[in-house]
Amino acid sequence: MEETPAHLTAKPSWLLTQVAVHAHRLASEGFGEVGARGYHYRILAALDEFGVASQAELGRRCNMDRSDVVAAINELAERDHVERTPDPDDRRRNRVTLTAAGRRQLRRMDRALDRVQDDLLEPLSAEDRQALTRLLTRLFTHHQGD
Amino acid sequence: MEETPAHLTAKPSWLLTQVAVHAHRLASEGFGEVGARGYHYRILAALDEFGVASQAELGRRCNMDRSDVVAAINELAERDHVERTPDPDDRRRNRVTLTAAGRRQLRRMDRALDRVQDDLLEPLSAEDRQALTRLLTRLFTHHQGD
DNA sequence: AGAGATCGGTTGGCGGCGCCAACGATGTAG
DNA sequence: CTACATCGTTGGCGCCGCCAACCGATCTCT
Repeated sequence: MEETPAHLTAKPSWLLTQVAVHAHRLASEGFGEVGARGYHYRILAALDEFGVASQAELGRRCNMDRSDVVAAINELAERDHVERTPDPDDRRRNRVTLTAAGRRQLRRMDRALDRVQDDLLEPLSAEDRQALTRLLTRLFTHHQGD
Repeated sequence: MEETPAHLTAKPSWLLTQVAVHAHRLASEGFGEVGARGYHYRILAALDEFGVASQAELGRRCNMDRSDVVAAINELAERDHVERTPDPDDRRRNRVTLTAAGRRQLRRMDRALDRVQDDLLEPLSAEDRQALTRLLTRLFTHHQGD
């Protein structure tokens, strides 16, 4: 394997994005096995955790654009993982509900994702994994809301 | 700002990809200011560091698909940042050369990228930055060549 | 020397993700 | 009542990663 330029490997942003690419590849494989993708997981997780929500709210929680929420919910509704009904209290909104099948799918995706963590972090000790998570969390929360 | 599901924030792969998204956004802004994108930087950096190379070699070094190398080099050649000439020793290959203008462009992108690191890692102390880089490097090298 | 595998460049296409502009319907504040 | 904001939806764009196919050149094996 040819060497990677030090110009690149010296930049944290490069390391970050490259490792993220790998994480994304692993996650996509796991999700693909159950016929889903990342956007579906985010929405199912948000619904499971906070209950019924409007699409706009889901977008804000999951860091997704409104238009992408529409597409994802179309796909989830097609598979009966989610139900979309008009909100009687505010006729602009849709009420999005998690179904039993959706909850089962979420469980499946969660298990797949747990395997991904193990694969991804394999070379790190438990303390190192914790340290990494701590550092990333600091960066994540700091840059929330840009 | 609505809360993000703990399902997500608990997974290192999620934190990683989200922070990477932010890093990517910052880098894109910086690159955009000089009319370039990530693929251009990778190739210029590889040429600067290892000298003349074939497109296939650049692809291997920079973790890029051969077809994407073609497109990036088309764009770089258009801007005279790179020169593409047939290799007399192996008529399948192209010899890709960094021009003076290309080297200047690389300098500009390097400066932009340095500012990105500062912005991205702002909440971390010098030791924390070092620790993060060390951990990411371990993950990066471990997953090299999948 | 010749047949077959491999390599390099090119074209064309696809999917995931992030994002933006615009529209119409609805809601809210003045 | 008017102005403004919000919500869902449609349609489009860019970046990045990747794949299949093709053709010419090169290498390998016999």
